[in-house]
Amino acid sequence: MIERVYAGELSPEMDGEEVSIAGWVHEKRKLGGLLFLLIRDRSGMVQVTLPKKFVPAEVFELAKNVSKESVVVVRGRLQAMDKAPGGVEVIPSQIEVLSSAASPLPLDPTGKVPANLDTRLDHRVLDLRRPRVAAIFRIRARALKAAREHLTREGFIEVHTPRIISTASEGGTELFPISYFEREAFLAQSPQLYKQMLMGSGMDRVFEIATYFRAEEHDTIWHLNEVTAIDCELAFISSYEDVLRVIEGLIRAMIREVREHCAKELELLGVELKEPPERFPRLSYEEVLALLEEEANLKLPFGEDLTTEAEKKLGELMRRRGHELYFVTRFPLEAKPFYTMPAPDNPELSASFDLEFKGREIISGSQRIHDYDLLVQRIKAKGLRVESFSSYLEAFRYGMPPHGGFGMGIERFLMLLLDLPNIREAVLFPRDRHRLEP
RNA sequence: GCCCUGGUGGUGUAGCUCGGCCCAUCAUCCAGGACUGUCACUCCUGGGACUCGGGUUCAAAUCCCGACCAGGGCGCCA
Repeated sequence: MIERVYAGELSPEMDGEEVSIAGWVHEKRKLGGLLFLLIRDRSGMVQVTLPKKFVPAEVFELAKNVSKESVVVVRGRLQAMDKAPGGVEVIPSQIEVLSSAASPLPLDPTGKVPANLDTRLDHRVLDLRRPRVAAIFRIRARALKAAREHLTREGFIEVHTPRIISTASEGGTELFPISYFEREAFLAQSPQLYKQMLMGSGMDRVFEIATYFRAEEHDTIWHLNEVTAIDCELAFISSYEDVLRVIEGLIRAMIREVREHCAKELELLGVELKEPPERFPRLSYEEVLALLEEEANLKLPFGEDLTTEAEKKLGELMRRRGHELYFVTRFPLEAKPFYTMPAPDNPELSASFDLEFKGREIISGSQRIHDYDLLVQRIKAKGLRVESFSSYLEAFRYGMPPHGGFGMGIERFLMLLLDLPNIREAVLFPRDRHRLEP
């Protein structure tokens, strides 16, 4: 490894020490006999100061001519200096250019000139050099680490199910066809059916951090064609209420971790995170319809899923009551996929739920049907072909415990958590209707 | 799938309503020069653009048509 310290590790107490720093030339300011370079690495920035009279002539020339965003290693003496940003500066004895950046840059990493999201995504590597952008992905990593640790502590086993599948897992959403040797196959739209099959295996509790592929031609700030989700499934539940408790614990663990370990990143993004309550409110679908009619003058027909307008209005009503996170439960059975358990007290309704965050759906889940005959009946009722589900159905013939679970969109969670204006901000290299590169 | 909006230097923009005063504005950027405490350094000189094709007109960045590209809303959903 090239020996170096991070900019963030330098402090005025190290005055006089010889140091090496490595990073990108963020900015360059020439004042005749005095030259400043700002060097950026993943920890932050440090100023390199070159007084013409006190540094070697060839070092001064090199620094004067190095292009912005070139990668350099700077060796020199660290000096405490009030006038320098961060209170320290490096007086170099040697500068090595490891990689010279071409010019002009397609994007300005200092952010002085704004760029459209589309331009930024076209040049995502340069975009990610902006500390504000990088902060999103540090938070993402931290939130996922917390999710893994929390679920593992709660007895969940992390699994990986196939991304290549032979047929539709749920019907509904469009699938991407791929060529699988002499056959046609598809990219998985969700791990749903495999998670359930594992409930028959005796694993009891599983989770997967899974990629979903959806071939829908949606074109919004809220949809992607490749998304990542935290998928959980747990067996021997008494009702979907057991699943809701897992979700509350998970969300709380993720937010707590980010609050505790990402203060700097949150500050860069200008976000203040509130500690979520231990229990999130539960509103049934029927209560939501009544509430919207009474308080938002919005009448929805029974039987359909909530419209985007209804969701947003509900979010506004709940915000005024002090709630950002809440469950909507007991959706009409017909609006839900075939594997959804009917409500025990009303065959029109289902044992299902969504978690809403600031007026948007980030989690969808339910208790699942574990009875073979009922499952077959529901597949037929949805107009699907029972034969396509034979390997899935087999898991229900030889002992399947009651179970339920959910899927949580990570990008959606991050978008709402950090108030990002577009879901693409929460993915390194997003895939949408038009974008396949980079 | 349906609907709406937009495309001007590398980047972000002004100009378009009401065609001519536009061999196109400003900032950043790039090149050269002056400057020893900058921190969006400052100042001087120079460089760089009307998405493409067709039409209307004496005259098109500006009006019309088409294509391509992009942004957004709805539906669907994570």
